[in-house]
Amino acid sequence: MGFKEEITDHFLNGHQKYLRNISVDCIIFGFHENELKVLLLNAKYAGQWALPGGFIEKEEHMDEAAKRILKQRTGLDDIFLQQFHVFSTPDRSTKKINTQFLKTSGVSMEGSWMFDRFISVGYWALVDFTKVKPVADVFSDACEWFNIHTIPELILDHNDILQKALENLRAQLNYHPIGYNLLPEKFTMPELQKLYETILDRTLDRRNFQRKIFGTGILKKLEETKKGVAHKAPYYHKFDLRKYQKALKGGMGFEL
Amino acid sequence: MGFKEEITDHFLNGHQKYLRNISVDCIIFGFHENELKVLLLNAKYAGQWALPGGFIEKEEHMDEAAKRILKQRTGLDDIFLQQFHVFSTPDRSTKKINTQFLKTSGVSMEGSWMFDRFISVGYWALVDFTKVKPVADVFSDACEWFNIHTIPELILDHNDILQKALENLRAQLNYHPIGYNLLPEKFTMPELQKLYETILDRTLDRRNFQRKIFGTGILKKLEETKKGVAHKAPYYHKFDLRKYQKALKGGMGFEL
DNA sequence: TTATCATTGTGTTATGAAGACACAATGATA
DNA sequence: TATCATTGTGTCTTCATAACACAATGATAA
Repeated sequence: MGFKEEITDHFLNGHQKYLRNISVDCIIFGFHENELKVLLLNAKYAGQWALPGGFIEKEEHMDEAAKRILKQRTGLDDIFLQQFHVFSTPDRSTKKINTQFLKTSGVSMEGSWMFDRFISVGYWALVDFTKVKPVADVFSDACEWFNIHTIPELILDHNDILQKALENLRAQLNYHPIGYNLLPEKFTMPELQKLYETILDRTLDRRNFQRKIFGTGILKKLEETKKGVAHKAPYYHKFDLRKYQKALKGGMGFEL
Repeated sequence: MGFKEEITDHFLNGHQKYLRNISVDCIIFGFHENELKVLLLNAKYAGQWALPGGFIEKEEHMDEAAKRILKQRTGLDDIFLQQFHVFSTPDRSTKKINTQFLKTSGVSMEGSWMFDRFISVGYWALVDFTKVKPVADVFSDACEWFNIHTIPELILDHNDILQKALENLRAQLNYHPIGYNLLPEKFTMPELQKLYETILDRTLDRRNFQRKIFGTGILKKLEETKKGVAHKAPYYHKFDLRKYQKALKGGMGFEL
């Protein structure tokens, strides 16, 4: 099936495969070079960036739909994800930009389920940046990481969704294994601290941070030090997942 | 329009008025006689109790839909409500019980949008028990308060939804004006403490509780004492909403 | 009229967590 | 070999929380 046929089929018959009026949007967080990043798609139809998203199959759990979408964009299974909010303003419709997209694709069409209003469920996901291979979808030209502080204007209400996702991530910081999912297996203490500082958007005292983290017992210090760095080489650490999970049960107490 | 016609119209044409595949369920919390209570409907179609719920109109914000549903059940405007989770297991369909309901109502029908799978968005609401006049809907015989500790078996996954609502209410306790919305304008300190104890499901020290609450400055002590009680009469208090809102910004710090 | 008693109202102390802060150790680079 | 940015660690102070006891109140019972 060629591109044009694929598009046409999706617009004409997609509603037989997917639930109507409801979609999923994903905020995929990664951490790289001491910066919090988000994976965005460049939407052909709008010439604008957008959050990766998709629809829920008729017999599919919504969480599974989110997982499927994430797998398609990142190549990863077993992604940590969290439903966080539903976005439902009545004007959430891509009719205008979809019509434009179809026109430029040389497809003409009267009505389509894709022109309807969509209520969207937001999920945020935490991934190991180094393991992701970004893949664009059929509606997009590009799939790239953006620093959380330099996000361009996105389609529809996607900037709002992203903002809300970030707020929710902050609020959930003490109750989910954020570090475990965002960092590679081995990492240094300064890296972990920088992760917390970036998400909380404030600085933390190095000594108090270390004392608190070690106090929870969630870290194992390795003998190995980081190589190829100027100045004193920091030790690598890894998570003791068992103790991490346990500590999270009661909340870990990093205040906003 | 008679009952039978109303039902038939809803099943045949409701999808022209409402979004498909998506519904709203509400957990309406009230506090009375030192007990946390929830408003439930007795579903004619199942002979079982259920959460009040409804659908979203084509051009309606989902929050508005929830407000409309709440107004219909309680008679109240300006209800404090909070979206908390989306429930999306693929087997969320009332086809079976709806078919049974139609049969006993003497209506026969082949297909209907109401037989489809529904993804449901959960909202919890806080109301002043004394102001609510429970009203059943067209599918129900009764609308009554239940003590949170003696909830019967509900239809579908409504027990799970209720459980999750309660968990979320607990987690949000320090960030929303729970007391302000659940208690009448004037209330005593022991009543407020009991509210917190009920929601948190644990006892609190009377002296520490009072010190902490007064420390936030959210209460104004009135000169009036409660009448007609045995033993020492407690003073009434009311909230200083301005300071309450302010205090909530940073969280109020009642730990679970 | 007086005593009883459950309940409200309040103050002190002890404990532990969090915040502020300084200096020695390391190891690549100059 | 000296420099220097960065890592690694300990102490003191401050504040919030938890534990705890006794006096005041006022309806009820004797």
